Amino acid sequence: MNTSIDIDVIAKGYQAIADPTRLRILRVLEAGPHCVCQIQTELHSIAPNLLSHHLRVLREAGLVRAVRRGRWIDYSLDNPALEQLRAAIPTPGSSALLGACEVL
Amino acid sequence: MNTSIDIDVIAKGYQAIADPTRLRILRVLEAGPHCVCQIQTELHSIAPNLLSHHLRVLREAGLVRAVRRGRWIDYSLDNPALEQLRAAIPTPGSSALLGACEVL
DNA sequence: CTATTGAATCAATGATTGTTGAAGTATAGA
DNA sequence: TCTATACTTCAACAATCATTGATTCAATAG
Repeated sequence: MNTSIDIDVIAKGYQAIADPTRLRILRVLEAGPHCVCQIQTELHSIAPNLLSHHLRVLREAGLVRAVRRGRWIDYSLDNPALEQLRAAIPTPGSSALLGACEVL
Repeated sequence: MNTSIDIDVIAKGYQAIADPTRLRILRVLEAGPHCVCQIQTELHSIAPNLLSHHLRVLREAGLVRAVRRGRWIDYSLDNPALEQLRAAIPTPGSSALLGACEVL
């Protein structure tokens, strides 16, 4: 269930959201799809190429989707991927190894 | 509520769990407190100093707590901190700016 | 006190990553 | 076609990070 491959993918996901700029991008997208220029406006003067870089990181981690609409490209959240990240954050008692450990 | 300082702290938290080794450590701790040598056994031959380094990262991010017990040091999860990270993962509709945006 | 065990720290390395500036692609309008 | 707009990609730099080996610290046992 919790394979090693799983862990690598999940870690990549956390790495993608482990950046203030990218977190701000995601929070903008919480309100719905936005094109890049709208995101840029919300982020208050970030360089277009830098924004594009961060969007690519989020895209390659599968956390956002991009759809071209004329001259613009709309970005939106990928809920299943984000939900998976939320579910993968460790919680006491959620282990699959319960009963096999002697702590003390 | 969602200040810039907030975002930096949250980002640090995600950065701490954005590593396969540290995710494995946290999953070991899901079953309850473990001393470093127990964690080392579970992680299958990780260098002690490297393990110590990763534990420090988790400790400084506030995700785990360390308590000395004789010669051993027990590590355990810090639930509130992890819960905060879980709650901070973006979800559509959770924005505080609803109603102010025109998308499309 | 000395030796041993459990764990942290220090210094140095190679690899990633965030950021920047310049150049490149794609769509739309004149 | 020519120009402007909306984004992306490329190349290069500085900063950060994971890993390693050696040293150091803390607590117990003899």
